[in-house]
Amino acid sequence: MSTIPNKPSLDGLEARWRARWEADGTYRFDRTKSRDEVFSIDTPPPTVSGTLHPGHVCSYTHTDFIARYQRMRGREVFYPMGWDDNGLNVERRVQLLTGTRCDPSLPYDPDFRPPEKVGKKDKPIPVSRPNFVELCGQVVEQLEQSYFELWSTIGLSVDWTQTYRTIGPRATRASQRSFLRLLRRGLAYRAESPTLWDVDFRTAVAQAELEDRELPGAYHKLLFTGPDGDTLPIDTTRPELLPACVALVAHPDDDRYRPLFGRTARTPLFGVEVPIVAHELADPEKGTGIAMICTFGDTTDVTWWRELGLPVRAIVQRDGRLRPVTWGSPGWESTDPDKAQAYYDELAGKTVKQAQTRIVELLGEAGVMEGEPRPIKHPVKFWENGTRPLEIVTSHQWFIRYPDKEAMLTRGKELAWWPEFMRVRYENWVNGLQGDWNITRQRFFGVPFPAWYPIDEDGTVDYLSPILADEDDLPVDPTTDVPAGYTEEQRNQPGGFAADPDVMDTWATSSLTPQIVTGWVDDPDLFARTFPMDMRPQAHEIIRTWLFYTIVRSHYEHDTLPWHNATISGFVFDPDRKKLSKSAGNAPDDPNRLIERFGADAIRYWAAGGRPGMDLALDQGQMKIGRKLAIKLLNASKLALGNLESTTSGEVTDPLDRSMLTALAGVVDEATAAFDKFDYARALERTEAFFWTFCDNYLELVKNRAYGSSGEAGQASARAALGLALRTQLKLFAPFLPFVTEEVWSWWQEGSIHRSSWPTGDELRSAVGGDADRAVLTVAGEVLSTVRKAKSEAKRSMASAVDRVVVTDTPARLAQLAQAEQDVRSAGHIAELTTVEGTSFSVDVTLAAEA
RNA sequence: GGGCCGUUAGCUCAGUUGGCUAGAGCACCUGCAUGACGCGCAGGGGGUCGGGGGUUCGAAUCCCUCACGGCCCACCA
Repeated sequence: MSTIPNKPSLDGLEARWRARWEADGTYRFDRTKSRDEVFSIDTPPPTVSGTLHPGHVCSYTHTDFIARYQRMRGREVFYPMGWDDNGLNVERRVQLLTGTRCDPSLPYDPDFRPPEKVGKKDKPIPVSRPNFVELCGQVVEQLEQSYFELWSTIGLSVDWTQTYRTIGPRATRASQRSFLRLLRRGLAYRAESPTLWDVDFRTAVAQAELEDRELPGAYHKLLFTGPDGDTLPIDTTRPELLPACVALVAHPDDDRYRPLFGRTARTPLFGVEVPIVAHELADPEKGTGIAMICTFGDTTDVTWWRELGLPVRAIVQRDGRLRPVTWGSPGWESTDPDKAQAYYDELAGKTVKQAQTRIVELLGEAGVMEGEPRPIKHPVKFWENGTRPLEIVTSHQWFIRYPDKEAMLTRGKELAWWPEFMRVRYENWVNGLQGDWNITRQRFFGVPFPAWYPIDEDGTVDYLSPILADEDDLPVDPTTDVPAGYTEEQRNQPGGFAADPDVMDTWATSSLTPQIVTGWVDDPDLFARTFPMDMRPQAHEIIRTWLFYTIVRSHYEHDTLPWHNATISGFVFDPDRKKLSKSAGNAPDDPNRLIERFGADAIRYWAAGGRPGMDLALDQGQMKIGRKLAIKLLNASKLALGNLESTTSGEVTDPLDRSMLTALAGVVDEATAAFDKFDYARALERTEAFFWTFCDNYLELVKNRAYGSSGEAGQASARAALGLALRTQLKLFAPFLPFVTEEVWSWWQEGSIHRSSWPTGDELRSAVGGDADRAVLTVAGEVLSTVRKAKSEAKRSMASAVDRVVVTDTPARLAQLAQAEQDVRSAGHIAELTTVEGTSFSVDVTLAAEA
């Protein structure tokens, strides 16, 4: 307990209380509690590659509202925090910050230090993979620290002893273990297959990370030679892929082409005989109604290739350039191999873009292109972080099979979604799934696959016969660890072994966050107390990735949902209704600056206005209101506790006091019901509305009686009611305004308010001996209000005297008024209050003559 | 092209299963030194509830339709 300051202030509350909570272990998880006493949260690990902006603050705060509520409800909250340091974004950030670039062919240099300053135009310094991974670790640690500072200042009640990295040893162990188990069950496999490929980052990309961008392109009308020697025009936007053409396709019902199905056509320039086939994905309306299938121009090509059993004639390599080809060799048959070779030599080694320019010239010169290219705009697939269109290359990749759609849809129905309509996004995604989940990334900084490949005596690596690590040896790094039965000397030698060079896709690891945080296999005791988890908070745009994949993994590993509830947050928009940019940096909306200016509680108040799943405008006006609310709490508390000496013991007997507490009991019930449905916004709204009328009406009405103006009995009742009301309201506000409520709590109560029990309506009702008449306070407030209006219109002070007030109303309401008459007269400075029975409410006010 | 969400005062938003005269805060205007707070208090003006149809005694609320904004998904010829 501490004394009440003369002039209470919000300044410094964040620093003081976050240090105190840390020292006292206020939010430390007590792992002796059983599963039914625990509320466990699968916190989204923020990616440390960027900057935190108000959108992050908003959604993480939403989770904290729930965590604090559940803690006060008596649940032991398991609330960890992870750092997502996995993935290409971190790699890119590290490249920029350190001015380096990973070159896996280089040896480790233990003395390497990155340059002090990195200019934008400096050439990146090539470093070895171990060096680069080291740098990633250092950069990530700095970023984690700045994230921790912000989360702590904004008041997240995270247990900071429960942190993890998505690329740390625990996460690596869990990811590799799950991978090995899936492999053993045939649910994961290795295959060579067409893969979406980013040529700049030289890595495979999963379906979930694609985005369409509208790009200018052009139709080129290529003249094929039909089966009977006639001309067969084909429209294409990718003429450079002509050498990779393996078939022509038209719709089965298209009468124009039906006679040609089963026969062959000859490609221009290269003279390749390709079959003419039918498939219903061919659109008679597009181009000439017959399309060329290339390996591979787009995902439709992949579908056609797979479903029609076509051969592969791949020409685009991983660097985005056309590879050398020997025409006339198997698979590259031509009616005129020398001519084909001559043309192709003009293209080999060029990028697809350069090759396109050149082949258009060649086609024109040969007279096998009709007219000029016709410009169009069309959507092109990009990796969401990439800068050039994706290509499709064939390569060796690890895949996880998707469970069947029905099973996934059933899981989606078992899960409680907040808000409910977000389930539809999940269902849309499940229904649109294609192929399997490629979990391979050709990068350096990530979770490696626990696998090696045998090298035969000729030095050929057998990429389809992996040597797998033993589960007990995890985590392993195949580039430094050696498989059983081999020695380090045999690495990359004929008859030896080669390490799997790739790392897992980010989602392959982060889809295991529930297993990682709850100690799956590694800590069975913790696991039993926390899994399946209670709540997964996350953003809606990663339903198709994080949420979906996490369900897949848990479905496979545990045959259960990973959590019972998914709470989906909306976006934060800037005042112009545009989505916040990710690179907020030192912008005016930098969260740290907002906290300095308004206080953490005020920022949290603003965030609470974003209802579950709804978008929220970044609005400093709301932050200002939050700040006012926090200040009001300080001042009202100072009045109730300091001046009026309220207490939580003693009997509440006065009808006005009982009326107020009964109304508050209703608010408690509503707030509790709202919180149980994860609707923190409604809980705050009800609490706040009550609090302001409590200040404006009840406090004014009761003030003089509490000072002792009408005797000891009335004073005792007032003090007890004030104490109960204050304690209850502080608790209702505590999840939202943890700093100011804790401050006030410390003036008169022991312990932390955040470990106190959530109030119930029943405890208030029993304190006033059952339900009292709420209308006593309402009627008294209305009469007081009309008196104020009269004073205001007469431009008098609220303290000015009133000679007489005549209230006309129904007998019932007059009876209610009578129970608070003393308080109404005292608050309004009314000399004489008389009543007249009538049918409707009216008040006649006679102000005293001006002095 | 399909789906989801939204559209209520100048701004940000409430408005539970249809029901008294549609609410709050901010902003604006007019006042007020009152034994907590001037970062306060009291009062005031301001809305054809996106448009159009329908159901109903009664619709911001239910149904249909259109428009606009945002998001998600979709086979790039």
